[in-house]
Amino acid sequence: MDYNTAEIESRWKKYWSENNTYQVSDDTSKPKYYVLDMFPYPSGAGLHVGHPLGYIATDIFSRYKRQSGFNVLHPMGFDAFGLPAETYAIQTGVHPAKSTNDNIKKYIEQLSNIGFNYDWSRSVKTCDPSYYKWTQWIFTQLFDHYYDKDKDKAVSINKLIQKFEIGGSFSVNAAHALEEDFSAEEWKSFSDVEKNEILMQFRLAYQKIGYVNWCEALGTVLANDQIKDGLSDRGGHPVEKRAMKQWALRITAYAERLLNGLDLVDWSESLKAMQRNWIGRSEGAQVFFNIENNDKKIEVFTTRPDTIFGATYMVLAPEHDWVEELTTSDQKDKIDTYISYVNSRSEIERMSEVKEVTGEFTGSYAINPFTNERIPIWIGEYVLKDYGTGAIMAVPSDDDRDKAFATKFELPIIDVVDKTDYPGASLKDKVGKMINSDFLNGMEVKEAITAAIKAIEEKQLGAGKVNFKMRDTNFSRQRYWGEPFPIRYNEQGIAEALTLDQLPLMLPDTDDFQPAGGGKSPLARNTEWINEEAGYTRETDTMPAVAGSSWYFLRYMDANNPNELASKEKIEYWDSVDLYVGGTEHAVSHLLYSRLWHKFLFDIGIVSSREPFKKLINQGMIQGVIEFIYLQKEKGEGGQNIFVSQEVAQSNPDIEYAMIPVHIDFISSYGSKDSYLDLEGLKKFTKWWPSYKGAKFVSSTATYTDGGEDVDINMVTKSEVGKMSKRYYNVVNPDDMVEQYGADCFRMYEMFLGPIEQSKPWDTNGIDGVSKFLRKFWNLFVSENQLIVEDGTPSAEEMKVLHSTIKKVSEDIEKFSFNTAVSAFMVCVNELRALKCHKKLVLTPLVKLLAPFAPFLSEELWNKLEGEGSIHHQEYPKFDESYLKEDSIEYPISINGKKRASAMIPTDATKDEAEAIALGLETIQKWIEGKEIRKVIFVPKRMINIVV
RNA sequence: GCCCCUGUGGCGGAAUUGGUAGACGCGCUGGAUUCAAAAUCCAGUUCCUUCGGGAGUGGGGGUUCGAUUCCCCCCGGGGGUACCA
Repeated sequence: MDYNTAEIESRWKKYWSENNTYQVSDDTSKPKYYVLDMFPYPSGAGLHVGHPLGYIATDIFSRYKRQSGFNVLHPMGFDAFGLPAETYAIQTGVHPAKSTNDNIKKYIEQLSNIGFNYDWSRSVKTCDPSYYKWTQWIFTQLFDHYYDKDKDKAVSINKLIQKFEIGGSFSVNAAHALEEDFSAEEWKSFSDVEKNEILMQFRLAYQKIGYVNWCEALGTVLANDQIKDGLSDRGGHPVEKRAMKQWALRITAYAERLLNGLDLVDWSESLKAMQRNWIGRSEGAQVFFNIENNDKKIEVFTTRPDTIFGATYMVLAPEHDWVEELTTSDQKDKIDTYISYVNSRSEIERMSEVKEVTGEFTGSYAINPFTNERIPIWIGEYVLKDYGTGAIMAVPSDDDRDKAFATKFELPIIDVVDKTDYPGASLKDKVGKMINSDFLNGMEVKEAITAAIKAIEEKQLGAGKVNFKMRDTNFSRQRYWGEPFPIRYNEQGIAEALTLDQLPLMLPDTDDFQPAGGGKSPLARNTEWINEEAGYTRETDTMPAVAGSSWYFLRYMDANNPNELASKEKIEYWDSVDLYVGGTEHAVSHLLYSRLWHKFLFDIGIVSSREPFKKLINQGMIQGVIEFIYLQKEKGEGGQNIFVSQEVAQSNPDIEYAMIPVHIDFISSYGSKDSYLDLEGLKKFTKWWPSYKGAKFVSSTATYTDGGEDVDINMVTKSEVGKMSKRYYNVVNPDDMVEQYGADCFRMYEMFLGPIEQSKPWDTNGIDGVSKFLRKFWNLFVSENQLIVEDGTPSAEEMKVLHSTIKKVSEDIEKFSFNTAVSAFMVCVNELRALKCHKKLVLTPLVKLLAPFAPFLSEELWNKLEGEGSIHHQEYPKFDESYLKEDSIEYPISINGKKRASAMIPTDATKDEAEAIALGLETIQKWIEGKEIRKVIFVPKRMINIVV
């Protein structure tokens, strides 16, 4: 009866699965609790030790909640559509469905090895037709709804058509992109194609021609967050802007609700800040400027309407629609030259040369509506086409960029804000007194903003307006491995949504995953599929991965329902996610889209909660240490590769080196600052990477040539903390850890590493401590193959140890402080060992207490104690305050805040009694000798401080 | 630049509403056991010290009887975001 992890784990894994120990019922008599992990993308590399960090935390928490009497839903599934599987298919010919399913199998096995309590009967995978049927259905609903601003919710598009028939577009207050209004009569006169185009400007899922980030190498459109520094995040390929017809979701219609909803949820401030930042609400005014000799009016958005008297020129984005019209004949050449210059510049250049000011004068003038001065209209790169209206009123006295522009092109500058009362304030700070501004003069900026908006509205020049930074991001991907859009086009090219009985629209099978060219997905070549029904063609783009992950948490509630995305009753019961744990990498896209879909499903009556995730914890990343060796760029004689150790490289700063990542298995003292490759490591390295055969290795003390004579050499490597990734050969696999130490140890060690939110590099330095703890725990029950648990009444001291542990552990779980909970278990075991306590009445509650942390060990011990059923259905112990009471407490006694002595003082002592004991102490007497006691502070159960 | 987080022994990290700084673990030192090693057990481990004590939670200042905790300024590390009008 030794503590044999492998044997115990395989036994109970089998038992749990055969007895459906973790199957969740929809037992509505119990209070529900929904604990969710962000489901993983099943990548070919498998799980690494970083993934389980959050999963272990939710596993502990869900087990704790179940034992505490809740009906707990804790499911797991797979975000199974996505680019990596398709890239892999192009490279190897293996169908994404096959590689994805293989990977999922591997993931499930790895997850089960760690002992997670998922109910696999509720699992989902986004690439399963029975799942994406509902992803497609939600999309059709988005397509069939528009956003009614009066009702502040999504409303059926049929209602919109009725309104158009009665009052044209004038009768509608909706989120839209319509350019010109129309009457009821005009509506009736429009052709079907025209009507459809207008409705597209209102639908929540709609098509638009937009500039997209096209990546030729990947053959697809990328989202903004898939691009880093102008290159694709994956692969680092160049990305260009290209005009394409794309599906988009009108997320901007929900901007205000997405922003306000953040006040309802218990998320970290930093995460909320990220979403607020992304939504980017700013208050200001929309103002129309008349153009000289033209009927058009330029619309601008400004957050500083107070500075309008200082607006001495205007700037349009170079891509603004009116640039051509506003350019006068004598400026045409210059404008054309400038525009072609702008077009020639890559995204990277534009971003890296932000400081440089460029622009050109169109030749036209606008009129400042407050000063009635003619002001020149320029175009300039610093004004962006897709923010605001793509045009600005420039106030060079109060904006850094306008100022730089005006200075360079010698445009007039009028000071309108006097900041002499605010010495440290920068130009953009909204403080100061208005000057040179007529009726605003003398007002403080904040006051002036309100007054200016009022004046703008009275003069009918515009209105106060709220602007959002957030854009409607596009929803089309030119890929195979995604959900097909449930859309078909009729002979006139009008898009129609498929009806529920036509869903799911299956992704056709193929063995050719190459993009079709011309920005089309591989589906575009499948003519049979495209033209499935006479007179109709199918949409060939597919949805982005974010589609399937936007609502998966609802499907878990009723995962196998063929008739609905989930039944009404089950959605009512499970309501929304009580606890959601996942990484920050999804802070914006996934969490924002999920919230959007949820709010939309709320509007159409599918869900009844306003926010999908009540509490959210961002687990930190477990990073890897990347070990590099320096390769001299210049090769030696005969093309010999020369590697040098860290100190040699650092003492030769003139020589250029390439950093070659080394597999961490070859490294000695891995993870420490002075990790190195010894002779054996070097031999493994050259064997593993044959192109470095015969290489020379130089350290500060020795030189070794591969294949030559053995030398005593230590090559110090460069260690960097970074991502754990296949590419850096630094992936640590949880399977190895589980095999070596056992799943319980692995779980508790990951929790013991530190706070769950914190990122930290993986190291196994402390794992022995946890392993020792588990063995000590086991030895409280078992010794020399005998169960040594005794009957008998525990002493007061033993009960105190038990109950203080129950208290500490429960409180720590409630506040997600798992590292301190593990530490409390260690303290407890140390104390019980010191007391030589083996009493059943102490140990039985302790097994239940440990069960969420170490499910295998505790199940085994529960079985040995002849407990009934599974430990994981036993009630969690509750602490009893009466065992924690003490007659007297050791008080620290300080003189002037500095601790000088301590004394046992009865718990119920009054201030005077305590003071008398403290002052009577010999050590204290010595300190206060010859000094006057000014004051004595007594904090019950805490401390005594004597002020002299 | 702006926003958010963060800074405590050799290391990972503890410290309720401000109340004994360094819990717990690793590592290290000494000892026991052993032919020896591993494992295990016991003791010690913030730094300085003339052994009285002194200093100490990134640095400087402040509030307080008392500050890792609250306030102000500065420095370092991490993340997000950006010609956003």
